[in-house]
Amino acid sequence: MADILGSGAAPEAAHAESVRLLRDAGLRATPQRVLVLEALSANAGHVTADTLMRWVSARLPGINLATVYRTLEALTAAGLVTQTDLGAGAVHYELVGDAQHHHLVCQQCGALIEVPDAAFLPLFEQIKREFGFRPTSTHLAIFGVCPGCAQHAGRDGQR
Amino acid sequence: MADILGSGAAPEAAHAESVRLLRDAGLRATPQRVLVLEALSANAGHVTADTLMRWVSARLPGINLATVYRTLEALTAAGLVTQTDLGAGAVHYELVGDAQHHHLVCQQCGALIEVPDAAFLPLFEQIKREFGFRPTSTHLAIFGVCPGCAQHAGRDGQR
DNA sequence: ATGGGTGCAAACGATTTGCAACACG
DNA sequence: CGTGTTGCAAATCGTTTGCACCCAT
Repeated sequence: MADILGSGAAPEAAHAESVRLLRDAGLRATPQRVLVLEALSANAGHVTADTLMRWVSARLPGINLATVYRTLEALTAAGLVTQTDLGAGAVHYELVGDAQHHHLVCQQCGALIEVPDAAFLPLFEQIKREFGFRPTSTHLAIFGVCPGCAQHAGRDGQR
Repeated sequence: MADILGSGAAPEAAHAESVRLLRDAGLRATPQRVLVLEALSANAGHVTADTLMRWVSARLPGINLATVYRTLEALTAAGLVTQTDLGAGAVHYELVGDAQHHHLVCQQCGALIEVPDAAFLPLFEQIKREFGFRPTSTHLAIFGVCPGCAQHAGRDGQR
């Protein structure tokens, strides 16, 4: 599984790595795409198109939002990126290659907790057995109340 | 759990029941709201605002989409309705009171399979234990490939 | 009668698309 | 060079909101 974009590696390395990833995926390694890829590896976890746009825009001022979306689409098609709709208006994008995990979303404070995929395997197995349905969800979101908010129950803790 | 809106009952009964539900929730029983409620009970399962709009609009031509949305919001706040974002652009609404269940969404043909909540309990328990996180998700969507599409794998079966 | 509810129209935010200019390979 | 990409601007789509009028209570 090795960290695809060398999460810890130096920026230049990430750059070269990005170029290779794009080429391997049969995509042209344009500066825009490389940057989006780097942005994804920099903001590991989950990012909205808007956040990516800002990150990338900071180092390539001319870039257009539409390009970011088109790149994310291409990367998703190439299997390099996954999209997750956490139900909060904006889709979250994430690099594939990081350990599979799902999310617990706190409805009070918006906190995100990651749950390793392993916890879901039994359920997925059962679903496969009982319904013949093969889950491909790389990201699942479960809404609820996080430990923190559970304590100060009535507290206002909005996002 | 008794069928709140008497799923099998006659329309008039559903009507009276709807009025009572609204009043009990401290809401005015306007014809619009009653109809939205009836629409929800008629199209048991999950409906988009647009679908509801059409159903209601057929019997109360003047009604406005904004009203449907506002009603759904009020009903949700009152705990009578749940909203689920299946990640397909439009949110799905459903009456609370029907048996809890989650959804398997086929990415190929868009088919929806319902999974009883029971299947998720072990997972939810584990999450509560390990993360102290209390899931409140009434609806979870798991994407994947349904049995049908799994067979004619390459088939075009788009939505 | 009176305040919550409605219709209408315009605003919104995320995402998509048509098209001409452009640059990677 | 030629095709895949980009930037720009306008279009979409689901949903929300401001406001004046109206009806359920």
